[in-house]
Amino acid sequence: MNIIISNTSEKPIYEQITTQIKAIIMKGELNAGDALPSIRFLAKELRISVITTKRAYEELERDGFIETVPGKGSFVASGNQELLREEQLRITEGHLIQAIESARSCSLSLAQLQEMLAVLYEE
Amino acid sequence: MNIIISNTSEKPIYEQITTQIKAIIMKGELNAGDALPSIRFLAKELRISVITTKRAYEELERDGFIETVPGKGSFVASGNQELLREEQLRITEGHLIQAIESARSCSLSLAQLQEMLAVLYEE
DNA sequence: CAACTGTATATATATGATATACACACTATA
DNA sequence: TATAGTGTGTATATCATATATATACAGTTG
Repeated sequence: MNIIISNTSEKPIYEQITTQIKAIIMKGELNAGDALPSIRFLAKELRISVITTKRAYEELERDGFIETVPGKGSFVASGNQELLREEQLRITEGHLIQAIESARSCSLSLAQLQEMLAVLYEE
Repeated sequence: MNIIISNTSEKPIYEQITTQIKAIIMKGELNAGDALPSIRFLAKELRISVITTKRAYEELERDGFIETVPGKGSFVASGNQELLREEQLRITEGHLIQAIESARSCSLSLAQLQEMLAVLYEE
């Protein structure tokens, strides 16, 4: 688990954690049944409060991506890679839509947008 | 001035206002020296507090897009269309970068991203 | 003065993050 | 086998910040 917290990010810490854990599960680095780091361990490592890591895990559990047992720990739930991928596709679409709306404000054509996308993708 | 407030939006009201006013200036619907609606008028029209419209105008003034005179009103500053366009380009870039990061998480190729972009652009 | 303009103060609500004290589960060892 | 120790997650009370507000104040103009 190599989670990185950015304090300059506009996104809340707990959301940065859930996003990165979802990505790790999606990549197959963690499989169904695998243990996640304990909320205390993760909190110490990231130098944040236990309550913040707990909140991240709560959201992951609420959405069915992990299961957590008091006194034991938290574990990856089964059969969610497809769900995660679909969610990620929707998120990607959302960003593209925002880019398109923003592009329309300054009269960028589809071709110009495509060009920007290609350039940025290489970096 | 045809400003629309969405209560379901995650963006704060004052930001929705600044964004839309910037778009209006960029499109040339308002030119340097033109008067903006008074914060009171706009507040009544949008059924929100004067303080919220004031905050929006404060930000626009801080960034040099409008000038406001107590007792008189607020007016479009001069020579900002280029600045606004550059800002908008940066914002568009930001959204594209987010889309790319999100796409990488679920292993989408550049071609697949381009395809999504094209489809979404037509809608 | 009247009717318009923007301004300042004090306040309510929601969200993100925290410290600290609590309760449950395993396990080593007396 | 009992139990202390160290691991796990949980609950309460609290703080800081951001968004939005009502209401009272002050300047400008005809």
